[in-house]
Amino acid sequence: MTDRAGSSQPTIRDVALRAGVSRATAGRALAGYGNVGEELRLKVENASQELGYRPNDLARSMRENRTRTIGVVCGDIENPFFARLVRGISDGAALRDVEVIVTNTDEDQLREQKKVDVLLGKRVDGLIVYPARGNNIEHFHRLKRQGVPLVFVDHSMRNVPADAVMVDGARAAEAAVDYLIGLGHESIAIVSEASRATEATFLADPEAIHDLETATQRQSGARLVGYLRALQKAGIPWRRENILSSDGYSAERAFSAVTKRFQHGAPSALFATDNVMTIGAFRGLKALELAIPDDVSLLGFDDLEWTRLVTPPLTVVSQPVLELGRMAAEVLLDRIDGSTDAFMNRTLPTELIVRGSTAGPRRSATEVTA
Amino acid sequence: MTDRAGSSQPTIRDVALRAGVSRATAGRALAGYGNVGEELRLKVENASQELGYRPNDLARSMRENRTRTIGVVCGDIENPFFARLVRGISDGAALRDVEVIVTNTDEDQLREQKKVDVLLGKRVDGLIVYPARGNNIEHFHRLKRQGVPLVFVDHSMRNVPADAVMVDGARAAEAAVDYLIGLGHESIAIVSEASRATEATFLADPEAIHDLETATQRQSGARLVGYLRALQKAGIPWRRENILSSDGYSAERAFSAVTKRFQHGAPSALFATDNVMTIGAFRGLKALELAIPDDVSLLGFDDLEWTRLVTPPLTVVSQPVLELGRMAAEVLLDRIDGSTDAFMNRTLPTELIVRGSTAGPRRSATEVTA
DNA sequence: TTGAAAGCGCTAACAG
DNA sequence: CTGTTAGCGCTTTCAA
Repeated sequence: MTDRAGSSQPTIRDVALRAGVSRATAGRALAGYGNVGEELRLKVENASQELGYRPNDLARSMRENRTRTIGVVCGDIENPFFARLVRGISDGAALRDVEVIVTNTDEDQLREQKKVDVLLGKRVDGLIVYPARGNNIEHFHRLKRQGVPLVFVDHSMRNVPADAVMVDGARAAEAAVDYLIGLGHESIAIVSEASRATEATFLADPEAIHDLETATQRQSGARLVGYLRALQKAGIPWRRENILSSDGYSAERAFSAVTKRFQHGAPSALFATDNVMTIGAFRGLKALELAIPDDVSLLGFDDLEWTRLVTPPLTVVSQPVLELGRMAAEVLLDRIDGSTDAFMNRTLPTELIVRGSTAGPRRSATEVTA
Repeated sequence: MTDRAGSSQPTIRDVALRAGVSRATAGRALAGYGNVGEELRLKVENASQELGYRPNDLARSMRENRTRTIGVVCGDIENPFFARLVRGISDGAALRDVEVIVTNTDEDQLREQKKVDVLLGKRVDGLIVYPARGNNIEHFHRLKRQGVPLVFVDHSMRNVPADAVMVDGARAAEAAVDYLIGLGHESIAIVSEASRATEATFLADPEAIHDLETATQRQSGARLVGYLRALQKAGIPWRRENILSSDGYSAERAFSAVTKRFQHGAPSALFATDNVMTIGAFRGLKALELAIPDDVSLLGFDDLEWTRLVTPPLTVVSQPVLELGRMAAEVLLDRIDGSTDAFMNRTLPTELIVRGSTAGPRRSATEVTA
């Protein structure tokens, strides 16, 4: 036995030795490039089998300057939105024999920068990033400078030229609120994660809706814009107290915002702008012992299974999350393979799924401001 | 400018050139090994900054024979159980500066083998595997032979010496069913993913509960055993029609199994053995328009948020899933760092969380077998 | 303290 | 068709 120490994995050298050929021949036989005589090829294959040889992708990657691995920087894999997104990305990558390294930022931009760095060190072939809130884009520019393809998902980043795959949040929200208005609602509250900053911008100059829209690429902002647009179209004045900001991203915060709101009168409908906000809003209404949709309608976001399990089942905006992930992977891999098309925002359609949590307002919107 | 072509990422050579030192010195200065004069060190650091240099981990990995990356082979990251598990693993790995490659098997052993191979090719430092159903363990043995640490999670694999981190499913199920029996239930159905094979083994020799327990390491099997144990203790004979097998892993299948069961009389309580089965069971009861817990009690598995959102909120067995993941990572990283302790099954405690979906049977279990 | 050179495992260019 | 050799970027002897 001329095999090496045992604990380590066999290399092509070991295979070559055992087959009695040169490393080059062994390589050719196994990786299938160049020509090898049938006899030797067989010998090599046997040796490889016997040793349980697997080519070392590190070495290969180093030569070929590609790792067949992409990095995903998401908020929190535990959030069903990201879980599904990552599944989509995984599937898209698997189709092209590419693996996926997943990292979480918990929506913190500092962590995001670090993760991007780490993945760069690992020489991933490209990155799919759900960008955290923040203004720092230096790390993205570094990526571009070094020629590492980058695809944003769910929303894009101002001033970073890159592809993006997302949903038209403004349009989705607008359609949702249109629907509520069509039902007869006039006092509609939005529960969103929009930051204080976005909110402030808007409150300072409410007429500048369109500007606001371009100012923020975030879904929370876009969805707020859609909400406002729908109201505006219908000639319903927006009201400050109907813009509920969770001010921090958690169902708990959304819950607080909702229950607090109802201490000062009651909107007849609630529109929640993502799955976490929807949980908070739903729990809020339950805690207040309000009947859905009799006392208040609830329109949620993301067609997760639980929204069909609760009573009543929720009317929601459904996003094609798996598809979002798959497409992000596809776009990224095309870039990696050298596509030079102009950068593009790909927008996937959402769908309003009407179930039991929305109905016309029962009382004629008697809002009492205590 | 002596920098290289631009599109590629800078190497230590580029840094060295720009700083006017040798590659070795640049390396020493940056990675902090060996000694470098203060002056040169500064020069090198500047050059590195200017170029946006990141050491190439592939090269480093090749030298050091470790990648600081582990592989996770899970069923389906979209399943909240796995999403949370992977989050736990990620957190555990992050604590020790290790990244995670995630792959899905969809519970298919062929895919599992392939994924293990791929990860081996990438030279991950170790693997955390949620083993798919099946008897093939060759790929695991190959891992062991090549000295790649392996930790099983959620259940272990017979005949594969390796660490495992899991929950005592039999005990958890036993406690759950104990509780139902304590409430006065006598006709308790279990909704599980236990395979036809397990079921057959058991049905062929129902007395061999203990053998069955050791025969299968799967949670579904273990939970079935716990269920049977509880019945036995209480002197309640098990009944074939109360063992509902989803025969395929999906909420849809569980749903069918449940609704079919109620065509031939009605058990007074249902025990579902994981989160997917719980969804199917819950939907089944709703479709049958049975009142929970008045007509039938439901005891689910996994304390996911939705179980608190539905009406009534579900009594569940809660598993420390995040902790499971964290510990799996820890155990694996200890192995990677050379721990030579005997292999061990670590068992984390579950907790029965009583909420509104369980109560004593209303009618005195008048089961009518049509 | 610094530099030169070898080597991790692979592939590719070049000889034979 | 097969073998020799060089080199991917890094770390680590070994000399100077």
